[in-house]
Amino acid sequence: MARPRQFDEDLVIDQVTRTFWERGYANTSIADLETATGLGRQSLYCAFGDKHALFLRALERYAAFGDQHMPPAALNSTSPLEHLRYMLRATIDTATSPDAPGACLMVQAMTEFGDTDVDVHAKCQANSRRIEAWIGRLAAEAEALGMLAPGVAPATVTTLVMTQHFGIPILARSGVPADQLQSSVDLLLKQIAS
Amino acid sequence: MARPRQFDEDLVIDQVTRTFWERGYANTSIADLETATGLGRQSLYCAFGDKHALFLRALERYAAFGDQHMPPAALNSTSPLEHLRYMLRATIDTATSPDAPGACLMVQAMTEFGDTDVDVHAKCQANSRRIEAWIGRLAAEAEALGMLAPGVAPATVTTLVMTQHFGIPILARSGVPADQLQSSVDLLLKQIAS
DNA sequence: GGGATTCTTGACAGATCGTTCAATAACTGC
DNA sequence: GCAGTTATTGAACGATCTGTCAAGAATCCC
Repeated sequence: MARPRQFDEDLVIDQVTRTFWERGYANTSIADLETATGLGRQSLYCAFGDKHALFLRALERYAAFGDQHMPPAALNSTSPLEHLRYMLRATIDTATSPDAPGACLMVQAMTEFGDTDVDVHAKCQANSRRIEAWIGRLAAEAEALGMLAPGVAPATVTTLVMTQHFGIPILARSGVPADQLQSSVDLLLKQIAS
Repeated sequence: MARPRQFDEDLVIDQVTRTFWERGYANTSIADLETATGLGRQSLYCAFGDKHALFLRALERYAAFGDQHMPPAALNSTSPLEHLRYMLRATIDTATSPDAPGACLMVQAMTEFGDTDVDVHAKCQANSRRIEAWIGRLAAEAEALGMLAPGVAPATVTTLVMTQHFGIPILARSGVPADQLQSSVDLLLKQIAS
């Protein structure tokens, strides 16, 4: 054994994530990460690897943060549609929070990298698929419980809710107030319910 | 008078716009713009100014490109809701086109710059407000014609359609196929109509 | 055709960025 | 307390980027 680290890895990754979230990948320099974390260059490189690896860690951290708003849905508990409302409310809250760093780190990563970077692309795809699966399960439950209006397919509901989830941060960023976003979510859920 | 330009300004701006659209602002170097346009550095600087000014021109060009899918809506012509369907179809087509450079240049600019750059911010805001006004007018017309379901407010419809417009390119980028997006748009319009 | 003006070409300066190297400091296990 | 190992610090290197400078080429007006 030898000299132990003088910092908390998780805390540092939080700060790194927030910095990337604020400024994007290309606009974040190592110097920015130094000031954000209070660490020296070499400490970052030794502990996490290069900038690219650090960004992948940030994506993982961000995905985990989002997952906490998507608790495992259980039949016989809350209504599936209320689960969706809860998640979209969390999306609105995060997006319109006054100290929200930016839009959505995943959206930012997707627009900044596209599919040029295979690692980033895989992480973003995995995130989308996980959200899609979570929403899809709730939509299927809602149908099974007879809570969807006639002619409303669960798969289509899934796509609609996903569009809300990914579109809301953009609208918030362009100045649409939180209550207006909430009203639209409420209307959508009301119109697809039986 | 003196030596005239040996290139078409509009064509060059098109190529510049596409390059920024593909790679984002920070990831596009002047060298990339040189190869994309076939022009030399100095020609670009002399004709358009610096990189920042070039990006603003690209945003203007992109906004004009989007506007052509939002023809002035006239009462007594096509149904307002069909106008909205047409616009969202254009959004889907652009987003899922195999040679689509990326998501949406405006979304990219919003996520990359946030509100740090006042010029870019203003252009993105103006774009959002213009789209919002266009959709809002159609929603109001739809209500005036009694085409909205009871309890469906035009302002809320506007927000919903905007979320679709800005969210669809993200979903397309994350692999959701065009027909699935189209189904969700059709469902949404069906559920808000009377 | 000559002169003035502008476009174009190539090269370069100033700055910044990501990454690495060498040296110092700090801690553990014996 | 000592040796070994690891974190930390500071400086430096190579590459890249934006913006500019000076020289050459091409065109229009008279």
